[in-house]
Amino acid sequence: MTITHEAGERLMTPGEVAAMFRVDPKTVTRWASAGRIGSIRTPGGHRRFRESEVRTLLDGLTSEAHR
Amino acid sequence: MTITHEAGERLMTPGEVAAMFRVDPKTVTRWASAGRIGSIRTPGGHRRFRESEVRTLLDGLTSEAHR
DNA sequence: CTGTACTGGGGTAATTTGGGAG
DNA sequence: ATTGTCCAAATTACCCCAGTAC
Repeated sequence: MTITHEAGERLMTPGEVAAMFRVDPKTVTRWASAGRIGSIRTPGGHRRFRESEVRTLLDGLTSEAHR
Repeated sequence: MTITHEAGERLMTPGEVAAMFRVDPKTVTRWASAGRIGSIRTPGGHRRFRESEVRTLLDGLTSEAHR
């Protein structure tokens, strides 16, 4: 069957992710730059985030453990 | 792996490519015009994109996991 | 040939990017 | 150390309508 790779993921824009976390889009950009959240870029250089990963991160916030 | 011409290459419409990158179909058209992505024109002038190239693009532009 | 959906081109807002400073 | 804001430039999104795809 088909290898569900990146291609099958729903992607989100920086603004959408920012709205979910209630932070500034710039902050999301920094998370991406720091490698805290995976991101893929359009040929034009804009970032897109995987919806599944965003949700995972949001889940992780609930039972946070402050390493 | 080079710029080979595969006979059984599956082609994608601008709308399909746009959905994968989470962008507007017009944006994909701009990428083609700018030469950022290879495109093939139908006799009617509509663009078609190679699926292999699109996936390679998605894969290659997947930058994350830094630390 | 008819009909629906999608695409191409142009033009104009909105979003995103990157750096710098608070 | 993390975040929010300011700036200029680039990329992208949405509007129109005629033509193509099937």
